[in-house]
Amino acid sequence: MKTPKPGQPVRGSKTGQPIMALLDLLGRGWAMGIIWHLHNGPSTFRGLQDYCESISPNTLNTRIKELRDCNLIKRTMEGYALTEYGEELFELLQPMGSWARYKWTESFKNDNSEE
Amino acid sequence: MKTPKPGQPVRGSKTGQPIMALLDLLGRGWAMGIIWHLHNGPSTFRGLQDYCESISPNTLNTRIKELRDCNLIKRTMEGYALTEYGEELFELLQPMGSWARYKWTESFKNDNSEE
DNA sequence: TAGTTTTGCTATAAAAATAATAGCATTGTG
DNA sequence: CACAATGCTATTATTTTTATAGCAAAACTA
Repeated sequence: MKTPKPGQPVRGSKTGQPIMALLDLLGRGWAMGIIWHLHNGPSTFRGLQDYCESISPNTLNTRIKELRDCNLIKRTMEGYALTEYGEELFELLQPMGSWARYKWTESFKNDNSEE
Repeated sequence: MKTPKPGQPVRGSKTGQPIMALLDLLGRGWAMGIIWHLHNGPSTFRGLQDYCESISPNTLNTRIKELRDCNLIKRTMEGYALTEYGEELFELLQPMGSWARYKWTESFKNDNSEE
């Protein structure tokens, strides 16, 4: 799949509106998970693989390439790590953590369709 | 694919950590795009289809089911619309719009690998 | 009230993405 | 030098997603 970048056609926007490029990028399997994990510090390829539990090396590799091409992660001597842009994006993602935990979860209470 | 809910096994977390369930849910094609679009007001099935440009009705339909099961969107007489939880989530997503536009896009300047 | 649209969606088949698994070349270590 | 860890590639099987057609029900319209 083509790496979505602002200004170029992406899913949801033929003109490549930046937000649409970003949503396209982050809307791919594991992309946000990788960013989330890397905030805890650099991680090796295999470290990421373990973290993601069921990701295949192919997918991890393409995801890494995309995120690198989009300036969100980079290689360091300690493994893959967030770039300054990646850190900024994480800051925007972070609030979703407590929202999910404290608010969203509540919405499932007295919800019988547990399956 | 099974709808990811907090407390149940999801991609990235066997115990169903809420944030992981959320990232799993939002990390599926078009999920965030649908939420983003619905913030402009209710939209019909076909309206969403047009907005997403290249989504197939099958995918749109499963995505809608998932988002409804997760209490983020609902059906109204004017079409599909965000729930109060959906609105809350949108508020968290919104800052990504300007970040993408004003900061992320900058990171691509003097980047010759335009392809 | 008999057409015509619009809407929400299903069916089917093809294409694309992802997973599962094995394994290899390189680097570092004892 | 043996040995383990790392960053992948290759291959095949599964799962998702697209693409396209089309239908039944509801909502106009003449």
